[in-house]
Amino acid sequence: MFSAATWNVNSLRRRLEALAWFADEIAPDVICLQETKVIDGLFPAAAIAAMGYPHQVFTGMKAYNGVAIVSKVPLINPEVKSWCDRDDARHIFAGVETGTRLGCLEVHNLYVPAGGQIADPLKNPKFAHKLAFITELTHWWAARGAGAGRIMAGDFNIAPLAADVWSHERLRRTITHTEIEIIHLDALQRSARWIDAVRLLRPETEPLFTWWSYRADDWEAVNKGRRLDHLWVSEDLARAASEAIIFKAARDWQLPSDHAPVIVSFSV
DNA sequence: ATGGTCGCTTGGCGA
Repeated sequence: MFSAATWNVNSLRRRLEALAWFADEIAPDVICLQETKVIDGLFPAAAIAAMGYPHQVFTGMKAYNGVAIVSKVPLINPEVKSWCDRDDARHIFAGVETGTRLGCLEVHNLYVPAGGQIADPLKNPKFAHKLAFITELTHWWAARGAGAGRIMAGDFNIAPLAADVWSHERLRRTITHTEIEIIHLDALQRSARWIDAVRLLRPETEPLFTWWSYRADDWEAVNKGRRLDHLWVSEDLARAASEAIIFKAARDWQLPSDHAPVIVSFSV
């Protein structure tokens, strides 16, 4: 088995203990982390190496955003991408030497802008930025074309399917579930023939959430969640994908992130 | 329509 995970930790330093628990309980081979909220000079490299993840690539900034890939197996040729002319630490990718028949994978880790509150790009620059970010990324992937051995994971901040939100009717005008966002995400998915590994392995009608607001009194009982975190794969990896887990238990740990990790396993 | 809670940083923004 080879496994890959994505987790928006909402501050890596605040979530170090939780990451250690995750490393103990699930131990994915490679983990994509978003919202690390730490500058590179303060990245907790030694602590994460001690969890079994000595291979690390990251790009961070003060207080906001930040993405990292940490791995049990070697990472090569890391690159940081900037979209919409902003160096805001939302996209990093690297080669992952799996040491299996899967070979060296290209793993992309994304933190798509959340987009603010008002679902109108003319009135809300944050929403315009979100759509432009996805459009630029789509053009880049279309130019690169479809390929093998690829993973694109992260907090995409869009829940595309009706079963990706607690109420399709109540949220269809709410950012993360608007039609225009879903159209943008669909275009991104088509740009390089990405396959949503989680929905490949689960029925499209099964409610699946990866995020629950901090503001709910009892997040699990109320269960007003959304599936914002995704792990997409190229067709060859889709054929090898064997299991998808949303690790809800992490949402109940002490000092939880508001996002749960998503893990996909591949037969090797 | 509003507020509810976090994290970073110490006032207020972003989510």
